[in-house]
Amino acid sequence: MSPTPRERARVDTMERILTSGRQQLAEHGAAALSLRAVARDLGMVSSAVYRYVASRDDLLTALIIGGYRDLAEVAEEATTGRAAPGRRFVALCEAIYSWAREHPHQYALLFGSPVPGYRAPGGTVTDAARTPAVAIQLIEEAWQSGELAVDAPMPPAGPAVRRQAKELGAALDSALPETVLIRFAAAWTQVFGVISFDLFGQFVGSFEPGDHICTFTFRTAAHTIGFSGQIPSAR
Amino acid sequence: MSPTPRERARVDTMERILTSGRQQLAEHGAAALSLRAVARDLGMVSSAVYRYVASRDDLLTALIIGGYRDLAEVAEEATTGRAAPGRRFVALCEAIYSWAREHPHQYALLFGSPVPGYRAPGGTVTDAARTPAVAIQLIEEAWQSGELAVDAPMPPAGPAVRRQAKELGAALDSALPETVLIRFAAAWTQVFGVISFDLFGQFVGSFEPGDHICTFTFRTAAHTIGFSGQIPSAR
DNA sequence: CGCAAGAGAGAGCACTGCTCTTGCAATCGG
DNA sequence: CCGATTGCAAGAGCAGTGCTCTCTCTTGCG
Repeated sequence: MSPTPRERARVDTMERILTSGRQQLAEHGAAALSLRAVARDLGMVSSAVYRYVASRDDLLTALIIGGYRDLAEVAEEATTGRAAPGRRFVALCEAIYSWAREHPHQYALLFGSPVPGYRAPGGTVTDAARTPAVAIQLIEEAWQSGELAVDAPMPPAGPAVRRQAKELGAALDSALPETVLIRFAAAWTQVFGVISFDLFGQFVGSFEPGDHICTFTFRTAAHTIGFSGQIPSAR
Repeated sequence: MSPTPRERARVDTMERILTSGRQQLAEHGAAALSLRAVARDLGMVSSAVYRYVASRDDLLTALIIGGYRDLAEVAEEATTGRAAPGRRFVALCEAIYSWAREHPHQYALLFGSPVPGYRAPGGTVTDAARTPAVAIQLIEEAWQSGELAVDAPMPPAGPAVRRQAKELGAALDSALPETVLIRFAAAWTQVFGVISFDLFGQFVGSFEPGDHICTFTFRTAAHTIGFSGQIPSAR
């Protein structure tokens, strides 16, 4: 049952390919990610890499999945502790933001324009869902302890989006009201919207540097969800 | 003073290059935009295109600027009329959303990950600023007629972001309070955040199709800004 | 031990961006 | 009006890319 040397070598080179690809991505971006460069970096010939990776896009999706895992771990780690859920939600946003600034190319790969034709939907979705799941967990905590402002004023939600929210709640096995899930979706897009704006240079000429408006927007998102009263004041 | 035939031919081929590039972009995306393909499309040899366009990135930035102009025109047209500013703001969001769905690759080029190294800052910024300027115009209208909920509860804004908002207000020659500009920034990122989420496939497995959550989020953004009471109910 | 499967090497095809040189045509100055 | 200058297009070519094919050598299993 112990792995043969060949198998060991295989997973080892596979790992080296992924590591090199990750490095290429971090340094030069997804557009410059080249299988030949990875091969050069590893001291092998380009055709040999195809024994491990079916195509360039294949490597890219592997890196995407790894990125989602990375981010999810950061998110899970950032929300440990006993602070109020609202504070932990803001901490989660800040952690995502920090990760994005430290790994801008990875972030762009995950949340920027899809690179090839479209996102590969395979195992990507489950890994991608981990990070929002952390946020929903916080909301659920706040709701169960009665800390969530469920009746905060909000625009009316149409029947279609209510149904989607209901189905999502069922799929997540969550007892949260649909309105809360809907508000969460709106707030969640806000969090990533402001991070993307900052990283992709949309704040040039206005709110620059963007970290202050990001901090404010994270609190606004928490407010939108209903974490009112627990939001830490800005530094 | 009349343009010589040579000059006419020059601007003509320049236009044809841009048109072909726009088409390439719309059909196959920015990654597949190829100067050689443009040359083939126009029946000329690739080196000849370099008489008109310095590089591939050069053509790309030209298309970016054109995209910003396109979007700005859509935005300006969508906000004509005498409806309440809040309603016109939502109409603006919907118009942006429609444009994005009709031109997903252009939208990705403008608001997705920056393609080459970084966004060319030259004349891009002024064109990019036109669309948010439309929104700010609406806010100003609402404010001047006292329709804006200036005292709506909001998270505290730190001194840094207040200063940025003050400078932005001065640059825009706007009399709006800083808090309103800050709230606008947070709401604006929300609008583009939800559109990007939808177009880039982040709603797969949750709020799919995304148009309903987009509609709701646009209203939430309007609510965040302070257009309360004027927001049209969902269909 | 022998033979099939795995792994790397190399050549090669079609494509890309971009540069350089060459030849032709239009424009302008005298 | 004619020669010189300038602008434009074409072609070849370089370096790089993704990907496929064949060939060779090693590994490991029966």
